[in-house]
Amino acid sequence: MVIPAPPWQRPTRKRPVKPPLSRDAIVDAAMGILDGEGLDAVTMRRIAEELNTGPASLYAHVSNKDELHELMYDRVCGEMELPAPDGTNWREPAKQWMRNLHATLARHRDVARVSIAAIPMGPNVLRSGESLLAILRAGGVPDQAASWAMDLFLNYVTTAVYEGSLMADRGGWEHFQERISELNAYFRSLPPAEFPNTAALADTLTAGDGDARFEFGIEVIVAGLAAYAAGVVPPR
Amino acid sequence: MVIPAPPWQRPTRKRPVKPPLSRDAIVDAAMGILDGEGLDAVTMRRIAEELNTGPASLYAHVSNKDELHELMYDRVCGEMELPAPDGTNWREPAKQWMRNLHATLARHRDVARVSIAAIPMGPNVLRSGESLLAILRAGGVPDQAASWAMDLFLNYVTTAVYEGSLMADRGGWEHFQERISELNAYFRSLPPAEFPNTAALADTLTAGDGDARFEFGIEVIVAGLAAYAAGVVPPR
DNA sequence: ACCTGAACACCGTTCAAGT
DNA sequence: ACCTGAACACCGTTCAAGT
Repeated sequence: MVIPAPPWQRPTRKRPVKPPLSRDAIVDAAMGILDGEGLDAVTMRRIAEELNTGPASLYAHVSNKDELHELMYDRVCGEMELPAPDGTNWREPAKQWMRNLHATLARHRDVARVSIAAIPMGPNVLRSGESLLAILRAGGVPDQAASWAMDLFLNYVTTAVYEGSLMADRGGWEHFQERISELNAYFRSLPPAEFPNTAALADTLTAGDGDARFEFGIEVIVAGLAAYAAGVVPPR
Repeated sequence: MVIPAPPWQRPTRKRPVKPPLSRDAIVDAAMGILDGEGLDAVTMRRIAEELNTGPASLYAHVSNKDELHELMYDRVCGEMELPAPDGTNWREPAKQWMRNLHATLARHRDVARVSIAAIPMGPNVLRSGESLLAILRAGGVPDQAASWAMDLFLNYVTTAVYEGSLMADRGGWEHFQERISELNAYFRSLPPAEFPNTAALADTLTAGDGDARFEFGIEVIVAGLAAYAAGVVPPR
């Protein structure tokens, strides 16, 4: 006696009106919304709409919205170029690692926020971290310093990209310029008795675009790590 | 002829059942919810409930939720102790500034998130910034470096506190310890061909509590700023 | 196994109406 | 001027029911 397959396993001739749902298809749709409208627009309901279903259908492939955000973040990290370690000079590839991560995240609006609100651990995130550890260790940075430096590097790049994306979102370049000069005027206008330094440094406080500020930060962090690793500052 | 005052200006004998609404009262209620349940619980509706009104009533005193969050952040910054500048040694007060800001923010759950998502500019935030500029300039740090360093310091402290608050929220200390050892095991279990460094550094990657990691970061940043200011790294 | 509609328990904000 | 109720246009997630 032959038991017939249940109806959902029987092949159907009717060609499907919609492509089948899958984790990848969901992340695809989510990435499209992210790049077009930013992370806040990536809601379960919006993704479902994009895929011509109801939001409940997504939960068969993704356990919740946070997990979906982390899947998106990992996909983005897969786009990062990983600098080769250099035994004679770890500073340059270390800085390049930060620049590459920055550029990759910046291409996708405010995804950076995902890694601020959680600690993503997808395969591409791990590969990226492995690459940084290889760069630092090849240069002789001690293991504990290299390990904690990874956190420091990630935090710095991530928040820098995120702040940049906030600026980019709220109006274009001219709007940004305007905000900066308003801020400058505001600093100048502060009572000099209480805020002598803020008022005096109005120009330097508002100087530099995102890139100049980012480069300052990576110089400081890499120089500091070099000093720390060389034992100028005693580890505790 | 005497024009009578409009009814809402006429004194009333009926003692009010509820205290009158005000910006301060709203921020008070919001702070209570923040300290008890975290920033996500601070919603307009929840605050209104606490004050025995409807959410619409709040909008007479506060323009929106983001502004309210910034008012809260500024109030918290008012609790920060500001280290005195020292002309002979800026490193120590600079580090102490970071520790003090860290401690202050950490006392209030995940408020730190407010200053990640926006750039608060309330009076107490400005006073705190002024204090850091005074410390750095007294030590001879050049103006541009001091200005950009303020951003760097703020970013570092803020994200450190926020990550700490995420850890603290998701279960207590034993739960945290457990997560750490799971992470350690996970790093060890990674395929050594692809993840040699991550696997080898499992112990150092998961070593150190929040304080040790925080201290590492401030040492690196301050050492780096010193190197930068001394011209070891050429400014661009 | 996979998908669905409907519901639950929330949001921030607006707006006409009341005092 | 200040406060209110009701509504608008959303959320994430669950759950019983369908195929």
